[in-house]
Amino acid sequence: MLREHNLKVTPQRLGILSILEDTGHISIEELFTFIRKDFSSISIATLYKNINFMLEVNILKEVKIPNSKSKYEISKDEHSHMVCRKCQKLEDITLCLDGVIEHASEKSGYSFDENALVLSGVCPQCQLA
Amino acid sequence: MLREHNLKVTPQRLGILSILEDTGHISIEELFTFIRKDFSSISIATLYKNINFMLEVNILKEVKIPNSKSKYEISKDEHSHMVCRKCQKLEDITLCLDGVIEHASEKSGYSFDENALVLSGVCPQCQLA
DNA sequence: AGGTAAATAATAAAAATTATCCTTTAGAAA
DNA sequence: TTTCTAAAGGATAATTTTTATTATTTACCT
Ligand SMILES: [Mn+2]
Ligand SMILES: [Mn+2]
Ligand SMILES: [Zn+2]
Ligand SMILES: [Zn+2]
Repeated sequence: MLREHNLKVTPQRLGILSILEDTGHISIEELFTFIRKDFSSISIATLYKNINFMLEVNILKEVKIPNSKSKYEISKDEHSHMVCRKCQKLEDITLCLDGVIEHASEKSGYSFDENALVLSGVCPQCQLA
Repeated sequence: MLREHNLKVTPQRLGILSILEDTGHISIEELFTFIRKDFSSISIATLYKNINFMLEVNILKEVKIPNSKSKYEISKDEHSHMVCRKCQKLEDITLCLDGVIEHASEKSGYSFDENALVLSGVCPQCQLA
């Protein structure tokens, strides 16, 4: 992935990507905490720079979540997100939005090529309590 | 609105709300620029505090937009947003998401009570150029 | 009109992000 | 392999964004 976008393959970058693979979605500060276990002297600037690079070339995606900090994920097929207001967990869900987007396009005249949907509620586990 | 939530009605707050009424959606920095025309000595801290107060009591809503800063709006009926990547304009659109949300709920077990959808693309005006 | 809790302004502090600059290194070329 | 160099990392400063503190002012209740 890195090579495809002319980014050098450094241990730090591999470490960042590895954590992203494991966690799925993670905030900057969490990521910094994790990465320091493997690279105790990594600079926070290095982390920010790399996140930004990878966002620019679309290796990563930022997920903006209502009432909390952004999380980052490795780009994959288009999908939406669900966030639990009790336990804060963030999960993927694949939905077909074609109909609504088509409708929105007709109604507004916009031509859309991206969408970001975050559904907020309570996850199954937290509903029990 | 303010009184309903036990917030004192101050000229500064009225000014902020008036700008929000006029602009529809606005970022913090834009809002600060505007409000200073009417209240040249207003403190940025006052602005942040008031925005946060009004968010807490749901007088305002924050709209998180991919690749740009959040904008704020006066709460109104549930609706989605469209952002033009050429001219950056942000517009409302009312869509029926009941179907997809119902489907998401069944598929995941979540119970949802809020959604945030932002569609990105090119607005009709910018398509001409 | 007077009293008081809440709001404002000014400012400091904290948190988040970016810039600078020197050192190190990945990867290409010899 | 070794050498070379642009790119990347680390340390740290600087900016930017947001929140906290505190003294002063004010909305609003009595
Ligand atoms: Mn995801
Ligand atoms: Mn809106
Ligand atoms: Zn939960
Ligand atoms: Zn446009």
